[in-house]
Amino acid sequence: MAQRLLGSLLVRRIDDQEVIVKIVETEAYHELDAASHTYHGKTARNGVMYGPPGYLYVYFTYGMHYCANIVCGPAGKGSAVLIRAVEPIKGREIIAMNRPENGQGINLSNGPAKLCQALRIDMQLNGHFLLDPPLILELTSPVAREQIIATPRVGISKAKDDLLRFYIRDNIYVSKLT
DNA sequence: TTTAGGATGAACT
DNA sequence: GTTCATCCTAAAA
Repeated sequence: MAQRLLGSLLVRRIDDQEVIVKIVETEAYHELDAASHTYHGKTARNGVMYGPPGYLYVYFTYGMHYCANIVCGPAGKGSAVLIRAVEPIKGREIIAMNRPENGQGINLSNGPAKLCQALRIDMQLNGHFLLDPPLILELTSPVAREQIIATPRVGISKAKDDLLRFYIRDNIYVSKLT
């Protein structure tokens, strides 16, 4: 699913305006994965990951950042896909307003916490169902396999070698080229 | 161009 | 007390 979600769209309603972004980078986290929040079992924080797919899992980290995941596995499984970078498609001005100090170019949304700030995603949207407004996931046709690059994940200290990060080749909004 | 450190709070040992 | 699915700035190379 992490690969399948590449190229798909997130449609966000902010102040009665429509903002659309394309997912260009993802990471997969599963239950038997030492780097996953669910590795040590279910807690209050990661509960959404154990629910049915199609819901948003948001967590707060480093004392100041939010990151957003899409729950993908079946209910009870504790797996999700982290959205690491998106490309603005529509409503770039709204996104720039949400990132006042750093509102230029690729810096608008080329990182997991940056895109949350850009789309105003915080704990209020934790557990949100992604077929409902104000945040909707629109699956597009899959990106061709040759256009998908697989690499180790970013910023983790466990399960370092697993190739569970995926991004769209040549897209400038990818957080870190490798 | 690359690296180092600070911000800041929740979860975990 | 330590770690953490990060970001930003400033300093060093």
